[in-house]
Amino acid sequence: MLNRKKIEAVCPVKDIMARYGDKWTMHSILLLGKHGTLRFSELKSSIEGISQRMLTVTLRALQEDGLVKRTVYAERPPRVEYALTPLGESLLEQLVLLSEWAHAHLDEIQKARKQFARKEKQKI
Amino acid sequence: MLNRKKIEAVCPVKDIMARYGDKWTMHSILLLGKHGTLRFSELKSSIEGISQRMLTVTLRALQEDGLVKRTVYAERPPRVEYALTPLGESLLEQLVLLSEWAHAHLDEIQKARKQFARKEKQKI
DNA sequence: CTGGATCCCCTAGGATACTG
DNA sequence: CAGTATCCTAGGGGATCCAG
Repeated sequence: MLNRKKIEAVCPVKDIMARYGDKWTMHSILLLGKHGTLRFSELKSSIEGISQRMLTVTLRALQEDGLVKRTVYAERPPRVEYALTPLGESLLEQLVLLSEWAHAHLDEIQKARKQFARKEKQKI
Repeated sequence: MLNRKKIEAVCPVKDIMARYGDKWTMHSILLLGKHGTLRFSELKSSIEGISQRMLTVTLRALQEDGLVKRTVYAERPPRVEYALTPLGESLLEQLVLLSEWAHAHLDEIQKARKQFARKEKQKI
């Protein structure tokens, strides 16, 4: 059993998950972590299915929280680059851990799903 | 800089976050982790604002993935108890880590938000 | 190229009423 | 008590057009 005291103070996770657990934020952080620096258009084409608007919204939120740094170059046509800040990288590390958990237990989860499906079928 | 190779294989996080990062799943896992075993009605009253329907849906998804165990007692009135499985507890451990990250960087994030707000104000 | 502004649809999820 | 079934609304997010 896990240390109970630690769980007491766990409430901020909810905020974190609510803030970064949406449809696109993950993709963005992971991509930026992987490539270091990316332009708006590079992100847009890398994140399959994202709309212009949502990429803007997502990046703005990350920038607002200080997880992503936005750099504008005064050129024609304009160039804007995004990169993780140290703070963003530290979150990325946690996400990698979470990802390792996912990898380690993916099979187990899928097996559970199949078994659950079988049980449901029996009932009917 | 973070180890790039690890990030390559990070995709499952997106699924995990998409699956467990919704409005109520966190609350449920954390509560079950904290109390060990809870009845449906206990969960409902503990998770402020959750509707009957969403608690059912949430618990069913967790049960389906093998993160939560559902036990029905043949009594009148009926009693149903929920508890984390070992798999569920292992996810909880990751969430606790994530929570510790949140705690550690909450101030930093809020400071970044305020600074961002000031900059926006200047523009206008 | 990078985004801001608008319109609009779709679905997550709340409220309510009903069963075992 | 522990759900299921229906109905219905708010807002997330897509499509499109415009601007610097």
